Amino acid sequence: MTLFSEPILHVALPVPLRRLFDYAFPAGFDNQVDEKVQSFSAETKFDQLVGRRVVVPFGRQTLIGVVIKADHNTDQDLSKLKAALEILDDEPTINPEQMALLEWASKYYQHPIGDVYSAAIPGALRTNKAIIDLLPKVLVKTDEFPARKELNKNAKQLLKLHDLLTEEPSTSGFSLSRANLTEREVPSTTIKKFVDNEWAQWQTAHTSEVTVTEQDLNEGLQLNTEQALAVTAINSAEHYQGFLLDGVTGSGKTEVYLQAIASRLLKQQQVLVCVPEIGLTPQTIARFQKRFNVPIALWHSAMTDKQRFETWQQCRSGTARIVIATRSGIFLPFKSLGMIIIDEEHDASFKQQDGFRYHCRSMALYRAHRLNIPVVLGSATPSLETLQNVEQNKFSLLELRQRAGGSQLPTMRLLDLNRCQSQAAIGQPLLDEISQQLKNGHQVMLFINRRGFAPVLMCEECHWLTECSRCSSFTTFHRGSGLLICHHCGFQHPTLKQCLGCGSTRLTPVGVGTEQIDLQLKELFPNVDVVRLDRDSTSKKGEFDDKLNLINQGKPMIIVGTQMIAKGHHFPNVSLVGIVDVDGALFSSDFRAPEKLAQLVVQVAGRAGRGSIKGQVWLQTKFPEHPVIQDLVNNEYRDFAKYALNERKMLKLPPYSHQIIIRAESTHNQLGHEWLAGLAHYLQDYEGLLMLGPTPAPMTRKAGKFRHMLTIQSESRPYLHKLVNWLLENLDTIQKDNRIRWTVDVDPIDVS
DNA sequence: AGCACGCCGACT
DNA sequence: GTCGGCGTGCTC
Repeated sequence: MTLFSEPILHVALPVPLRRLFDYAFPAGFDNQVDEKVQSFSAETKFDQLVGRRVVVPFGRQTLIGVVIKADHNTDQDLSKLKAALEILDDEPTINPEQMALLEWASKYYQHPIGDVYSAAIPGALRTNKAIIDLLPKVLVKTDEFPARKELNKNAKQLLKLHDLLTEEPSTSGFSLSRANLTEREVPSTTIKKFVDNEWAQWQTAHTSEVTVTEQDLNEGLQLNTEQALAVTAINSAEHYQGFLLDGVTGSGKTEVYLQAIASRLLKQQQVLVCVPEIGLTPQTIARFQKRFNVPIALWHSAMTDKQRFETWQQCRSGTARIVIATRSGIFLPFKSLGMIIIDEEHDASFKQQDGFRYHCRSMALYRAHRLNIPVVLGSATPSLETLQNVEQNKFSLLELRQRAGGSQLPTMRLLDLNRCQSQAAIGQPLLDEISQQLKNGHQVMLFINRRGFAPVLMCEECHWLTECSRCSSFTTFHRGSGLLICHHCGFQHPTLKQCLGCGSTRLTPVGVGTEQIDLQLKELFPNVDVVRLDRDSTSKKGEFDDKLNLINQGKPMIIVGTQMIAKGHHFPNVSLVGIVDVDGALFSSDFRAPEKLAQLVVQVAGRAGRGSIKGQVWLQTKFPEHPVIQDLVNNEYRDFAKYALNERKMLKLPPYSHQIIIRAESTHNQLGHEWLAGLAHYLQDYEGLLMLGPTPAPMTRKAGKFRHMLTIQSESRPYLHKLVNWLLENLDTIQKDNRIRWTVDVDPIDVS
């Protein structure tokens, strides 16, 4: 037995462990493998194994992993080495370009390699099913296919299938999949007869690359000068280049995307369009389909494993020319990717907030750089990170300042809550304006960033507050359901009649939430509909759509909601938008809160009064002089951004510094804190590193576990990464403690 | 992450 | 007497 016939497989497994696992070659592999591999020399044969899925024994379970490397070496005791059970597929599941992306991501995000690989494997392939068995089958003629006249001329169904098979595939362009045959009402007995007689057989449908011609592209809209300049700039990028397409609402960003896409399609390249979770609406898809007569595939979480497998396959074979995807689409295997677009690039949903905490935008930049293709980030309210990249000339700025169709910006109004009476947390002048707008037959939209009736119930005698028995947070009072709900861990119990501190029955709601405002507005405006849109009121199936339909009828009404209504919906009859509480964002512990507020304000301003109505946006505040408020009311987003960037620069906050959070979870109260303090101690003497914490996480106790976090900050990213990388690689020698579960968050966005 | 082993409280 | 709680350890 020669050595080369038994390589050692280094396998990435879907477990949160920061290493590969080595396996011996599966017995009888040569019988399973395709001829192509057999004909290669030893070294090439090893390479052919890379990227393939393998079934391996792991402890007491059987897992599907991916071969990262095949060679003769292992650090493992040969006696402990187990053999892989099977090598799936006669081709790699992960291609070399993806492997480079995943390896980079694993290092950059300090996340276990197997978990990272998992993100790139569609659900359908996380089982031990072979790719070939999952591919759709089509019915095709065999050599035994009879002439038509040989069939009984009364056998209608047989003749019908005969005709279909005769047409196929040259003339009709459709394939005779089982679904298509069912649709054409071909009985299964008829199909069986053809198969049994060997007149026809089921064959795997190998999707092939699609060629795009001018005829496949429908004519675009007339571009204005700015749009034309943007399209020209993007189209002339033959290498890696980052673009920020900074376009105010209604400036025609999408048209720029479409024309840039058209140009890539004609170069026979594929285009990936990443959109926020909320952005993948039927209207968006329809706009692409109307314009391009090419296969467009979708990728998002609401799809079934089967649908996602299909997109994955079409992407890989080159059938799909455009893929519209949410964040995890960045892992798809493309045959000839020519451009990546990140629409609404500032949107927080591009960052995964649990497990493998990657940012789709960062991954897109790396991938585009490596593929040497352009990447376009589009937004009306770019993230400060992206604006800094523009400032440092890493991205080219493409501005769209003109609004199409003459729609005008709404009037911004500041309401000083110090100087007026208020009801239902709404100042009297705003209440008056609401009445006026309703009288004029328009709709009013109010934003409150808090769900529930009130954030908390307070005892009027001893000032005790209702708190969650599992977390360190307060429970939100929901009057409709009579429940106290912890919005952090989801724990809920019936509302209290008595204070648990002193027994008093005088429990009062403190603060406002959507539910409370909803109720109070119903009392204040008994003659109009008040519709509430948030996660609580729209959890039932169809309820959300029903409410949208009601709003879209355009009758005068008040719409109360969280950010949920700011994105992706267009309500033509809304003339007045009120942001009930902007102060929370000004004094938040999250330094990104003002940025998020500014983005929200611009977003809702784009919603108020489109069409013929001149809209108004009201901001309620107790701090009217605050520079952020002043910029939002009097100036534009870019003025706010300039102010905010300058402030971040002075405070050495991101993007002028870089952060990595290490979170520790344990069942013992102080253990996580001590453990993190130990890490901080190791790093504290390094110059240019700043240790923030360890602090209890905003939710110290979540579902029975204690959580703490340590933020490590540095102005030099390479330095920060180098040190944290070293720290994590040597954790076992520094301070091993199996009672601690820890995770890393590189470039954190949400500090919760 | 799973999964099992192991040692302490309330049950047929 | 055991069922099962979750604390701890291990996975090539």
